Order: sequence, then C-alpha cells, then structure tokens
Amino acid sequence: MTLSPVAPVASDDEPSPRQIEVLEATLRQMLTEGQAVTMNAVAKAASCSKETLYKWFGDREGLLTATVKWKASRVHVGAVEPGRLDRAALMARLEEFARNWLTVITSETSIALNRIAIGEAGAKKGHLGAIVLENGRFAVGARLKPVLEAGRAAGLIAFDDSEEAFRTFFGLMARDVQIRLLLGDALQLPAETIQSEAARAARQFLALYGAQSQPGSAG
Amino acid sequence: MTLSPVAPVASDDEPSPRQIEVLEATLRQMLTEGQAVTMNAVAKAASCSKETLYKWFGDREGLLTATVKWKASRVHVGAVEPGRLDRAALMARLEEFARNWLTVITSETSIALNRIAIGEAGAKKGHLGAIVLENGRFAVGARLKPVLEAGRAAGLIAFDDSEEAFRTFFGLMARDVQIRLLLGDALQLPAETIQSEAARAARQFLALYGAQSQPGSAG
DNA sequence: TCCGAACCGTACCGTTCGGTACGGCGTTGC
DNA sequence: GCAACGCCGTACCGAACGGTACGGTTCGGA
Repeated sequence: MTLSPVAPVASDDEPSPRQIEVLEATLRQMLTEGQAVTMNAVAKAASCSKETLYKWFGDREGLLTATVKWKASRVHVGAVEPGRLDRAALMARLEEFARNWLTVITSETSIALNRIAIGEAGAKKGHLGAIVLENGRFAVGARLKPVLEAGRAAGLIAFDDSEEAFRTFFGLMARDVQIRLLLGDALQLPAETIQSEAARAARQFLALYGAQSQPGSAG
Repeated sequence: MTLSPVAPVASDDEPSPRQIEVLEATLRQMLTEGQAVTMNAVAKAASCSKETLYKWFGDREGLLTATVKWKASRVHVGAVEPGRLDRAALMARLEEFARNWLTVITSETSIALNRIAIGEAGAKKGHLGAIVLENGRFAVGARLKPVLEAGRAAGLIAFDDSEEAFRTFFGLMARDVQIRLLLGDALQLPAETIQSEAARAARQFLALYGAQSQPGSAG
C-alpha cells in the first residue's frame, strides 16, 4: 500500500522515540561509512523499511538533514554564566570554553557531521553547512560573547567588537586542529593535551586583550 | 582496441601538455560540480575519450589524485628568505605570509580541493587529504619556520618550539575563515580585508611572542 | 605508401542506489 | 471479530555512473 504523504519530520517537529532510533542508526552509518550513507544501509541498521524512511523524512536529503539537525542541536559547549569576574575567574571561564570546544571538534561525531556538511556544500545542494555552522561556530560565539563583555565591563579585557575578539579566541583555540582532522590527519588529542591547549588559548587571549597590555584595537 | 596498460601518470611523472589540459578540465569540473565529478563529464569537457582517461590515470580515484597533486603542488605561499631582520622586517614577512595564505584559503580552487579531499577522507578511501595537507598546512609551516627561527636568532621573538609557534600563527591567520568557507558560508574577503587581517595576525603574533613581552612559554 | 601507435567518439555492460509498490503482520478502536 | 492503520521486509524499476570494447581518424616513421 502507498503510505499517505505526511509532512516529514525534517521540518521542525520533535522526532518520536522510534524516529530517534532511526536517526541514531543514521548517525552510526555516518560515523562508519562517511558520506556513503545509503537508504538501504540505514533501513537495515534501523530495522525499518525504506518506505518508512521516505514517509518520515521525504528523501535522502531530508534524512541527512534531520540527523544533522537532531545531533547538532545537542552539541552544547556548556554555558557558563558570567557571574562576578576577576581575572582568575575569567581565565577559568575561557579555559572551560576552550576545553569544551576542543572536545567537541575532536569528537568522531563532529568530524563526521562536518565532513558530510562540507561535502553537501560542495555539491551546492542543501543547507547542512548552515545548520552545522549555526549549532557550532555561531552557537559557541553567542555563548562566549556575554563572558567577554562581562570581562570588559569588569575592566579585565578591552576590545571594540566582541565578534572580532571572539574570532581571535576561536583561532587560538582551534589553530590547525579541525582542518587537520577533517582532512584525515591522525592527530591525537588526549584529555591532558586538550587541557593544556585550552589553558594556552586562554592565556594567549588574555595576553592579547588584557586591559593592562595592548589596547583593544590590537585585535 | 584495448589500450595497452601503461603506468598511470598519477604516480610521479610530469604530466604532458595534453594531460594538463585534462587536469585543468577536471579542476573546472571540481569547481562547478563539487564532488559530482563524473568521468563522462570530464571526458566531454576535456574533449578526450574515457578510454584515454583510464589509460592515463588508472581510475577515477587516480584522476582526482592527479588533479589535486598537480594543482596543490602549485599552491605556493611565496617563500621569503629571512635576510637580515629587524622588527619591522619580521612584521612585514609575517604579514606577507598571512596575506598569501589568506588569499589561498579563500580561493575557489582551494575550497573545492579541500572539500573533495575532506569528502574522500570521510569515505576513508584515499590519501587526497594527506596530499592537500602536505601542500597546504605543512608546506606553509615549513616555509615560515625559518623566518620564525631567524627572528628568534635576531632576538626579536622568543619561543621553545617553532612548530608550536607556527600553529599559533596559523590560528591567528585563519581564525574561523576556512571552516566557514568550507561549510558554505557566504563570507567575503576582499583584498583590503585580507590585508588588514594579515596585519592583525602579524601584530598579534608579535604581541604574543615578542621578546620584550611575555616569554616564549606563554605560547 | 604502408604500418602501427595514440587517441577520439560512442556504444555497451554491470552494478549501485534512490525511490516506489506490494504483501503480510501486529495493534487499535468499534 | 473485523476493518483500518502503521509499519516491516522484500522485490522491483529506472537512472546514473564506473569501467570496457570497438570502430574510425590522425600522425609519425620506415
């Protein structure tokens, strides 16, 4: 029988538990198979019929989009509310942010999602890239900016544009890590390394933007 | 007739002029079609037969590899020999490096090549990622290190590990630009912006590693 | 002038994969 | 009990694509 055409879940609804199982299976396929995620493989892995996949997600693009959306929306770099800040507290906040972000971008899941989104951006088909950016780069920016501005309000750091300041912090955090991982470099970042990298990024950022040293226009 | 099996050009030989035409056509396909580079499309665009493609490059993988190799090997961030350095000269060198690198990573060609290499890394098939890394990230690192070390020898900057210092400079140069472009963000970097970004990166690097300010262990 | 090598254009083959159709089964509501 | 529904499993279709075969053309060398 032909299943009735229902609005696919890809748009905005919360996926049902069963649908989440399917999304999880899709994500597992992404991790193991890369972009070679076939509908047959997902159906078999999720123990559901292809017809159900098409009913729920419209087409392959919809399934991928729903998976990325669902997973990316759960990529949270723990929010830290500014609170009362001294230099040590600000440093600790920055360090925690950097640690979380490095943990995210070095995870298998993040790498796979970014690869698929980049591949799709290359085929100029969809908007996966925008979704990943929105939930990654821009989400973390939006979360860190209040911290930066609180630090400025407390007279600890100085800058004109919090967006610009964040972008520099972004560069100090990630450096060449993300691009190397995406390109398949066997870069290992154990927890201790992530910790020391996070500390370095925070230290360097404060060295650049600390109110005592160069003025904000240095950035 | 069956063409005799000849060692494909993909290995190490210099491609012939005609072969370069084919590689150029392949690159054009990469720019316009993304990963959807089909052998038929390349053959038609290059006005050659598929049989010739297979004879010269073995298979699709070989054609892509040859194209990436050929193009990536021409991505040169102009080498600058250190010479005698004062602080202004060092700053100028760093700025030039950053300007060149930003120009490279914002180019359509670089974006397309990186996307294809990342896609291939996701499919864990080949070694395009390694080639791109070798001719991009690592090549520029190898070229900049002598400059950094000359700056250290001249007492202008201080660091323990030139690799680490370069990675920080790398982060200050690219920040979030490359990942945003790869993910399809419509980021525009006109020449003036690249210039000011390069100057900022050089200034910040010197602020971090300048011998007058924090010691090298800050990085 | 003849021969052979290189190459072009095209037809062809086998496979893969997105997408659809259909039969069957379990559950729910009347 | 039974009809309607949602879903699973599988078979199927058509298109696209990687790779091969083959005839025809050009060109250089003997």
